[in-house]
Amino acid sequence: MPSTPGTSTGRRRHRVREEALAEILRTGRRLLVEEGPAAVTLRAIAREMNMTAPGLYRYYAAHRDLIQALTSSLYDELAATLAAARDRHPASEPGRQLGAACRELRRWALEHPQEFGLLFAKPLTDADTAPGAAAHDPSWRFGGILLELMVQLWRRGSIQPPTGLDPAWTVQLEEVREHLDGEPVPLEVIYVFVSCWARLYGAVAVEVFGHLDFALTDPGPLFDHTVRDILTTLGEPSPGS
Amino acid sequence: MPSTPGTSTGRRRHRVREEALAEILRTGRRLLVEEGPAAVTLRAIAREMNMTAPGLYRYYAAHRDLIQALTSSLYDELAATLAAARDRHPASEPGRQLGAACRELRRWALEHPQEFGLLFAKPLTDADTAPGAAAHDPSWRFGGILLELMVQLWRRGSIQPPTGLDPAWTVQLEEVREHLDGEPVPLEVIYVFVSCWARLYGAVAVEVFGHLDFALTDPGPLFDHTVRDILTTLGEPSPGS
DNA sequence: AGAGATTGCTAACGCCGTTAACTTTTGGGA
DNA sequence: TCCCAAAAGTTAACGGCGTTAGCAATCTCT
Repeated sequence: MPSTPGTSTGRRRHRVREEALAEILRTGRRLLVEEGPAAVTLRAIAREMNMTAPGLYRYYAAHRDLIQALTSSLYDELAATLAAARDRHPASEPGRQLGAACRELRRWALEHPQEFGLLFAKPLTDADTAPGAAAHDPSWRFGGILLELMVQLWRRGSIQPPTGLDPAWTVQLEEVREHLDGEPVPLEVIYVFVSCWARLYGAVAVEVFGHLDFALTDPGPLFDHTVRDILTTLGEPSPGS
Repeated sequence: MPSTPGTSTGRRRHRVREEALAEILRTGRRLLVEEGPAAVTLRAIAREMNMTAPGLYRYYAAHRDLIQALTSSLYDELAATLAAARDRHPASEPGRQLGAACRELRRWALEHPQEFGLLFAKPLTDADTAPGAAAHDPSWRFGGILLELMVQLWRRGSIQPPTGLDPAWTVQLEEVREHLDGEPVPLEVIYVFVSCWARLYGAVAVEVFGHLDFALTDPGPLFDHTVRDILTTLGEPSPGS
């Protein structure tokens, strides 16, 4: 067991350790960006840090854990980026805030395609993301920002909820609702949120993963149209910048 | 150089070789399905076939080529599956045909998530898919089916093309148009096609890649709604089965 | 100063893709 | 029918990978 951090020297050790952890992730990310996901290897990271691969096991129990920590930190960065974009608009205009966050998501994804791929192109990573998915899930820190904005939009907005909601959904939707603060959101509205998230994810992923390359060099206007559509669905009358 | 196929023996040799090629892909796919993409390895395939890894180099020049051949064959299977779904409806009702093809795409993706991931979760594979992308691109055999159906829909339908098309797009859109037979399709209509394809891809990918797990156990109705939306955009008044 | 935890190392194992050099099989022409 | 060249598959080996075991150094606290 490590000594409890608290004394001055103990604290310093702890900080050094955290700096090493940070340098590992920094190096791994650099390899990801410069040479692709296959290059993010224990031996390569150690080499770049003038270490040997087994030494890294003092910080991560396995290669998989290192990658997981990397994705988690990327989710944090993405969440912070989206929050910053959101805060460039007044809280009194959640529509503009959400629009800005959506566009920032696309901008970040295009600027960091490898990172986006690591986060969002995972068919069946493991069963680590159970259907319920705890609020501690790294992706939740990111997704929560969009969800909260949609809630704001609902509070002041004019979302017209769909009718005839499939009863099989209510159980899962209620679980999502529990993660939200404040007054309970109608399940129908949560359904609208999910549908909008699906559309936003698709609009970004189809572009970043190159599935529009065959047709378009600049899908920007197409994305803008999609965002306007989403905002309209959420009751925002006119598009925000 | 191999002997020119034509003699009886020559033809038989050729068929044996093609059977070996097929068995390699069959084995690779089985490994992909059963143990994930990382398990599709030359040595594992050879092991399963009672061979040694270097022997596979008689059939594929490198591991990358084998994977590429696998993805190409999967594109073919997907295209055939979509064509079959399309042909379950009369050609006089392209709306129903397209709806069936869309739903079949989702069905195939959910039934073969590993294969779908191999085909559609590739951020920056290589620059092999140039913006222009030849009609020989394996993905074109698949995408062409949806595109042709959209053209059919336009011929009889009531697509209202958008106005104010970004002039920067026309060059790329014209390239797509050249791949289509028959009378030239207006660029604005092609824009609608691309936008619908983006939405369809997103609706399938967001589900297969597990980015709706946090909320929904059965996103089927959500997907149906999206398909109806797409068909409406393409001028289909009422949803087909 | 000494005990114990922390941090890094070397050596080694089995897996991977890939190459080189070899044997074996096989098909077709003299 | 025999022979030979091409095809198909083998073993051996290289470097890189994740991972483990065991060992040395260093650092912290008493």
